Amino acid sequence: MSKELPRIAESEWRIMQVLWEKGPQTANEVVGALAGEVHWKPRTVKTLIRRLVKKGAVGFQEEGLRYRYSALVAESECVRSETKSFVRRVYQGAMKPALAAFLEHAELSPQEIEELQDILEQKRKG
Amino acid sequence: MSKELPRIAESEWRIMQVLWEKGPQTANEVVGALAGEVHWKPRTVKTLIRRLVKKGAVGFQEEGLRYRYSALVAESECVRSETKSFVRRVYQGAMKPALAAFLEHAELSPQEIEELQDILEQKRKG
DNA sequence: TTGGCATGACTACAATTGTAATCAAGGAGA
DNA sequence: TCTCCTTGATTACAATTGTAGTCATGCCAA
Repeated sequence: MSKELPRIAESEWRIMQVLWEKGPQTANEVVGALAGEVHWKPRTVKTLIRRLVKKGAVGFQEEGLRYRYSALVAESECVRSETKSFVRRVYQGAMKPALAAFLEHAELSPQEIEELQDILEQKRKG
Repeated sequence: MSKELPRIAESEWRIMQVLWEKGPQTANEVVGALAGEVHWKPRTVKTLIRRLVKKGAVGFQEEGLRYRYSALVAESECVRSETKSFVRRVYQGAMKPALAAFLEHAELSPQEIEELQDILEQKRKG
């Protein structure tokens, strides 16, 4: 099942994140979940949802008169793909310099730093 | 000097990278530098350069009839800003999970892993 | 039963992006 | 000198994106 990931635009990510996090939602629930985080009018949210449906990133079931929308693409897939394209664009595909730059500028707690060190240690042994 | 970074589109990044890497270039030199890497017609490259000039990301000096273009914004600034916006969009600003995901999926040589470990170690001692 | 509200469908509209083609003017070669 | 080539300037044009408004229709409340 080599599903083509649809291209998800910046504002559409907000919608997807709600659906990934909370599971199937009505349009209104999505509007509610985003209230306070963004300024968008409910109309705008509906439009974004509709576009995602058209792109195949989101599906829906009828539920009475309303629809209940749910993500059709996996979060992990989208994140991976977006990350890859970002690294290609900004770092010309060179993962290590990208990571080095990230690590240097990131604000991390000592705890977090240790977790990352563990990951690297695993990788080195792996 | 809090210069507003102009938003650099995906294909425009290729142009900027040439200018950052090679310094001031004529349009034709940019075309040459990109030949083989991308499919673009010279016209397309010129258009992209012009847009970058309009955005204020690129400047030029007249040189006879031709122009010699150069980057007006620093690579490090652009990379940082783009990275931040990426992390915000895809990881909702959470740097550590972003990094963890990156590290886990990255293909890194043992050498590179060690370099990253050093960076983290420096940071931890910070 | 009837009017209004909620929701999905359709429409809007400018800015940005990808990908060029055409136009105009100066320099180089015939 | 006249023509062609090169290069910047202007124009093109559809797709995507951000940000909504209008239309049609079915349920709920009065």
